[in-house]
Amino acid sequence: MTSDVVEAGSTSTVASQRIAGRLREDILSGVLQPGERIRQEEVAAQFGASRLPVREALRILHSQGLVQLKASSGAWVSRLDLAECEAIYKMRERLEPLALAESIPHLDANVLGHIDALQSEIESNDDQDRFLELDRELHLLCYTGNPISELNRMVQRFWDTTQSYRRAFVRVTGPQRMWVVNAEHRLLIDAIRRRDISDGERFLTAHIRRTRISLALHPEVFDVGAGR
Amino acid sequence: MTSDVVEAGSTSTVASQRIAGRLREDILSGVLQPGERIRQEEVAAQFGASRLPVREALRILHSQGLVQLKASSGAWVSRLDLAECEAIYKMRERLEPLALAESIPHLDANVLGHIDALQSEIESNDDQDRFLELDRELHLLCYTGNPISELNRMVQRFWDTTQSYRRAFVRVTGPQRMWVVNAEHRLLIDAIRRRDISDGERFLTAHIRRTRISLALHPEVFDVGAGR
DNA sequence: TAAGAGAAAATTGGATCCAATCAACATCGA
DNA sequence: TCGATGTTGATTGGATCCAATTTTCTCTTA
Repeated sequence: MTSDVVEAGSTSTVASQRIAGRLREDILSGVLQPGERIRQEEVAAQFGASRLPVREALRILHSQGLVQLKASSGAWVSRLDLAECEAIYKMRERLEPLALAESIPHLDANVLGHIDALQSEIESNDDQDRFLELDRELHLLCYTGNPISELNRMVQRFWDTTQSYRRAFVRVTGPQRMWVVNAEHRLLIDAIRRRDISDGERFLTAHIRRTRISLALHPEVFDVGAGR
Repeated sequence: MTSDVVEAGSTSTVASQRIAGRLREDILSGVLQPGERIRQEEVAAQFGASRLPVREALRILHSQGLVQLKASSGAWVSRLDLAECEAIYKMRERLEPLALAESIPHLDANVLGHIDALQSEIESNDDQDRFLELDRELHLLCYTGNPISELNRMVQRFWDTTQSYRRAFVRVTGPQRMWVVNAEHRLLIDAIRRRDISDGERFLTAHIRRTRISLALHPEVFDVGAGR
């Protein structure tokens, strides 16, 4: 399964990868909610396949942290409590600056332009779901120059597993204090343009850390959607 | 698969986990070498099971980074080149200090004593394979207080995937400059005893970083064992 | 009414068989 | 002699069936 990273997964010729890709989209888009049970047979019927590729798809998703498996029992969309989510943010605070540092020397003018465009759209945007997409795209775009593919996978995994909760968070907070996000983004982008790795790391760490602290002010985001 | 972390794997009642656990041991101990191909049928015969649990075991190992899968083609014990190994060390430099910081407040006298004992044994030891075991145990023991299980899994994964190359490295270098390792360990342990998180992080980062740089002086460690 | 034990239904784990794909080898041609 | 191409063998991916476990529902009892 080298390729389940290369090609998004949804178009793969291998059934298990295709199924994993589609389930992943459903989880990230919120169609499947955290805590929701995933029954092999249901998914198999939905895709017109047997349960076998579904089982492998569930393992793929488990390895991406999107699904929890319990032996001889079943699969559930991964849930996080506040402590687990804060832990992920703490890991992001350590790893994403490295991804940025490794990326900055390889970013070309094209990407830099794209990053600017995204930030401009964030500033003029007022749809919450759209913000979620744009913010994710902006951050991940900053790391596209990073040649350490393993690191990129880990970062993407962090974003994937927290996606539902970021969505819930922006719905709770609304557009308040967006100026802080924009200021942090602008400082980060400027550091990247100047190829200033130290400043880049600093602003990025601060941005993630502040978000983690804001998140902890809204524990209701983690109130149940379905039984564990 | 919650349990493949809880119980080591080798004693699990679920065949796929049991097989994965045994294969993992074989990889870590060097019975299976990096680059070596793993044929489903061979493993199935070896364990008296069908190929199905072997397939799932391979997926488990893949998610732990110990095995590379190629669609409709096969499985190989993961190989690293120097650049990939250096990348893992760079990630360790960022993440393990966090694991240490989260661990230090929860370490009790028992663990501290065990850590000291391990370091003493390292200093009086002169067997290379034994050093490998002791060093690994010492470092991982420093993180046992860390409540972020996801982080512990990532750290263990780093150690697992680089194990073969650490073995090759100590065989190449021999016991030279062991005093540096011992000094770093002693400073790290002292910081932990003082519950000094800043110093602990600092010495740990330096230790990993210096090892990474030493490693890069011996690229021959990564010369082939089997075709990719 | 709530809690616990037991039985039935639902769901997962594993074995066997078949199809599709890949890799290596041999053959052919330049 | 080297490279390209076709064919055959080996190996993986998927479907179906069966066994084992878990979950859930019901019935009993405090």
